[in-house]
Amino acid sequence: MIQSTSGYLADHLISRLQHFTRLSPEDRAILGAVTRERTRRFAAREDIVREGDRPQSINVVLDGWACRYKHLDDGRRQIVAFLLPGDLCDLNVFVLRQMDHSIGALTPVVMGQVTREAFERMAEEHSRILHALWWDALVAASIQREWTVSLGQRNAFERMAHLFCELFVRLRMAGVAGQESFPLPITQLELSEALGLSSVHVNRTLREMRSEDLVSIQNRELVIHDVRRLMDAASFNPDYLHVEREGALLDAEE
Amino acid sequence: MIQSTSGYLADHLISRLQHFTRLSPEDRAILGAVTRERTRRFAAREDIVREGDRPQSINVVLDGWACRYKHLDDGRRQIVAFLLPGDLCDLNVFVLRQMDHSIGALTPVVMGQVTREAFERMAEEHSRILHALWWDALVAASIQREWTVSLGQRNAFERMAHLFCELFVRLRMAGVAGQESFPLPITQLELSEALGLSSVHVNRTLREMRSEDLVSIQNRELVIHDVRRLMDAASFNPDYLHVEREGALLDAEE
DNA sequence: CGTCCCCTTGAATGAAGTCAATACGCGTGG
DNA sequence: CCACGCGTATTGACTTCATTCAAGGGGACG
Repeated sequence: MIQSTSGYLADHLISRLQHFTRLSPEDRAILGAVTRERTRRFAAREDIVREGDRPQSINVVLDGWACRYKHLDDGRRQIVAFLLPGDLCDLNVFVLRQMDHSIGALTPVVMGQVTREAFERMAEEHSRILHALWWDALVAASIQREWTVSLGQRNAFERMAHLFCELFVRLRMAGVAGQESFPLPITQLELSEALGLSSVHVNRTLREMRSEDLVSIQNRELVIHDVRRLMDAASFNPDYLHVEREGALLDAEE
Repeated sequence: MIQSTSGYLADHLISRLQHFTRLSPEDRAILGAVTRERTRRFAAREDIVREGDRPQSINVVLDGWACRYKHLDDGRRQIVAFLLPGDLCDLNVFVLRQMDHSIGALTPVVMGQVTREAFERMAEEHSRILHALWWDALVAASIQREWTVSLGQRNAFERMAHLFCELFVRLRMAGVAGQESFPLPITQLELSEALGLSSVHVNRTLREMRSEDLVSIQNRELVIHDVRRLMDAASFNPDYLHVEREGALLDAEE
């Protein structure tokens, strides 16, 4: 892990939050500054926070993909959440004594680190930002519930289709997806650990989706051949992502 | 649903929170008063909040069991969380425009209703309470992650054993469980909807656990024949429930 | 050029689901 | 008080979805 203060990264967090509320130029400047004041870089597969750690600051994914995961005794691993560019890890971790799960980098990752003090100052002075961050936290909880539904009720095909839809919407909000494709910089094994499937079955399901001309993977990008049919296959209802500003989903990328 | 102001119920919420922090007698009095100021009763199977509703207040389960659930188009249902006596539903729902899931009563339920204003006043004047409520919310999120792990990685047997361990600890915290048993006032179908299994398979798994002399169900109570072996079978690690005060789990019931 | 991942596919196995029939309780009303 | 009916629990037989095992192929990188 390398300390750093450099970098001009597109602000995915701001892009995401604006799908919920309009932020003033000042809000945006402050949020950008606070999240970049202290940044850290991680290599792919490196752990960013480990189960049992005592968290000391709030992390923001400035670039790259990370995940929350838990290991079982015998080595099985479940990825319980993807942390995408602009995602925020736990506003209130300070309350708990120790982490109940780990956070690991899936790709090279740039993390912004916000101290408790900086966060509290910003929260106090800029209620619109705080409100938007609350929205973000509640959406994260909602996503966690939807994953529970997926794992509990959907079969491999529906589950994978649903995840792709979710990633598509979330990455578009972050300003990181194309009109009908998005970067998918993870292995099939990692995908399988998120979907609760074996990697072999992920591979087969992917083949099936390709043969139905729904999606395909081309140099670490997921290409969606027919968004409508993909969403139908997953019975995807984006309400749980709470994109609440009128027309926010259609906004031009910023 | 019947309006009511009556009732002298054991305060499960306070009992739960004290496993995290000590509350002063004044804290306890206030919390008790605020959550009982307005109560509502629901029949078993009645919906308390419905997907799409705009939430207007914070609910506290004063008595009975409820659940969060989501329906799929074709009628499949996933219970994503159990709401047990003393459980609290979403401190910050006001931020979101609409509910992304429903809350339904599993048994007859008494709900306390806390208005936004009452909550904010209490939060402002009693920071220890607020802190404890944050702990509660973060534990709820942690439980949701653990369910994701269960559904993704554990087989039927482990998953059920794990759920029983979780319920046992949570109900003990609420002061509602015995030394080696707890009330389980739900049907096998409802259990199956939480575990992501068919009700037939739940029945078989239950039989298997009975034949191994781990647990049995006797008039709506789950009797644990050997707590240690049950926890082993589930590889149960209670850390994710963040019972953080020293010895809190061993406290006499209040 | 070899090694290490990762992806891909087939064949055999296994866990959980579906279908269907029966049994059990419990409350209601005759 | 008993009979009926309905929801729930139980069990067997069969099916299906997903896993495991195993082997081969491809690309990146030292």
